[in-house]
Amino acid sequence: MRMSRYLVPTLKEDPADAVITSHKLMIRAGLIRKESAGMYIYLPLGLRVLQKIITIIREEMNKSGALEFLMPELTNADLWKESGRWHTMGPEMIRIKDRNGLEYALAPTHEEAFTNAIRMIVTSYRDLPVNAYQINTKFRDEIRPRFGVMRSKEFIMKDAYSFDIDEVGLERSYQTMRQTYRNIFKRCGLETIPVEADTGSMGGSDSEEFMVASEVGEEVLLLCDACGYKSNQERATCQYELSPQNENAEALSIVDTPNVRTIDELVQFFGCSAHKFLKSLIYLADGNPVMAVVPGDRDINEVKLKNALGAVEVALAPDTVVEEVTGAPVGFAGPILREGKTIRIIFDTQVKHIVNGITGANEKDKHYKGVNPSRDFVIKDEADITRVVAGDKCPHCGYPLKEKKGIEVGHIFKLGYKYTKSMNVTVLDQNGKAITPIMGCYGIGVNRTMAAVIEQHHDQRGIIWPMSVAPFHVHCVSLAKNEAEEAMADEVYSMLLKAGIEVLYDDRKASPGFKFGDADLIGIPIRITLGKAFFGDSSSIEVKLRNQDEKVIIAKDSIITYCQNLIAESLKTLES
RNA sequence: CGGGAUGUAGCGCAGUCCGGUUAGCGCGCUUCGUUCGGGACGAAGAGGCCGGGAGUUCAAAUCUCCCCAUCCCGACCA
Repeated sequence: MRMSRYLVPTLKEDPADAVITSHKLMIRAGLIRKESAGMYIYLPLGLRVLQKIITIIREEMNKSGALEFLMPELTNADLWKESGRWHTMGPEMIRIKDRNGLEYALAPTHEEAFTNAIRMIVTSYRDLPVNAYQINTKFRDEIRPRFGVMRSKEFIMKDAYSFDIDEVGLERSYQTMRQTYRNIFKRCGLETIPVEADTGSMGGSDSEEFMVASEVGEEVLLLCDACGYKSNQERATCQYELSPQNENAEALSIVDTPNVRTIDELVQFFGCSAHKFLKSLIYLADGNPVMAVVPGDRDINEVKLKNALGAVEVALAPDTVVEEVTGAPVGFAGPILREGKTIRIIFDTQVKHIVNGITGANEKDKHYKGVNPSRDFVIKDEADITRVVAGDKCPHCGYPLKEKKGIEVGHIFKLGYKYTKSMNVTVLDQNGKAITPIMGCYGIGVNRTMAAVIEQHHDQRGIIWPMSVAPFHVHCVSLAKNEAEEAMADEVYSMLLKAGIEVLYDDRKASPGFKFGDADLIGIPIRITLGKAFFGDSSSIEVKLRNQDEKVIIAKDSIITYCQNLIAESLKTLES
């Protein structure tokens, strides 16, 4: 492609509204432009990268035996009502009506659509297993679109749904995808950390997320250097035992604690350590008030809490609700309820070990001390609901865990029967008996993968594309000063084209520094320069790799094979 | 949803507090000339309903009110 005929609007300055590197570089290198918040235009150069990633995904998915579909974006409300998600998806799902008042959703995900498709087509156990996928747009009305294409309202996802006759089959499909995902990200030049994960609103059991370590990641990972345990914080567990407390149980008593509310203030006031307190928070779980109680030195993990309660959504209750259910202002809640008050209470599994604890008395400016579980209140509901943080002990080996931030680029998990049951999918087994298939679900954020590659591969000057996803393989910079030299450069460009090499040819009338600057910014892996030496004797062509400083001189007759070898070698490295 | 910040030429910004000729600067863009292996120089140009609306005033980019958009932070306190 001749740059003089292409549109690559590079910028010297960072755009004012970009804060993370990949976002800045994508705009500066002329890959994307913002259309409005959370919506981006892919320019020709950016689209090529997106298509390279899509091709890798498609090749690897096909290799795994998955079948490509294309589903409607406009999905009938009836499908969502059948699964029950029309009501549970919330405002994240964009809903619209047609002229007749029929309701639709712009698909935020396609479980229902694929389940329905398979239900229409598949009738026998002989048709299974099937892993059906598509590479298509998703719409999500995000609370806050952020960081360019990293979190946007409209994005491209590869989503796959496997259907098996039983759990053994599902395990096989799941493992195939585990390997396929590793292959895909490796080929994209991405180093990912697979972690244990929560299954989220899709529902399900086994689950693995593919994370790209990055300071700008929105997920927190907990990693064990000793045994290799890796988990999303949402799901992470740890060895946490309150040390045995050899104390005799004291009598329960009430203490005046004027304006002492937070754990820090309580620690000051009582002069004892934080784990003595029974931190009691009031949540609304799907609208119903629930009290969650954890040791004072721990925070609550709302995802674990939500799962333990079997709720769709949990959020801290507003002050008015707290006052209503506890009978006291915020800051004085505790599991020893006042006469006449009832509320569901869920305890962290460590709470029962607290001896002579302290907790709110459900009365303004009063706390209980000498609190002893079982004696002073009954523990009915119990679950691990605390948040694991750096320094906590690995659940497997006890070694201190460390924290890292990560960008989630892919997620695979076992869905189970949630959709096949609610949507009534059956096939006949060998005995002619109807059985319900079991599902798995596998997603990759394509645009986010592109941004993550840049986060992982750049320097001060710009992007450094891995060969596999680079918009072009070779960037040919011509420094021709007259028509004769232009003709010589054109000839090299034609040679490269004829050899089938993807080449971006900078034939613009601009200064060398300007062209080199653009080449570094755009980040195509191989740069060949046609300069003084070449125009002098026509045999020496300078070759420089974007990820190295050294330059080599190659004779014109061997430039094709030289480039072809470089390309083949680096593609091979990424595939192995 | 709450808090904060910002909207002035394609991009990055100054000017706004303290109202007053024709609204500036850098980059980019157009034309000509010279340069040209690390973002060249000169000359001449084009390009603005100062986010929108309503008000105050002789006079508004500038003051007041309302709206809209964009970006950041928080959705963590018992």
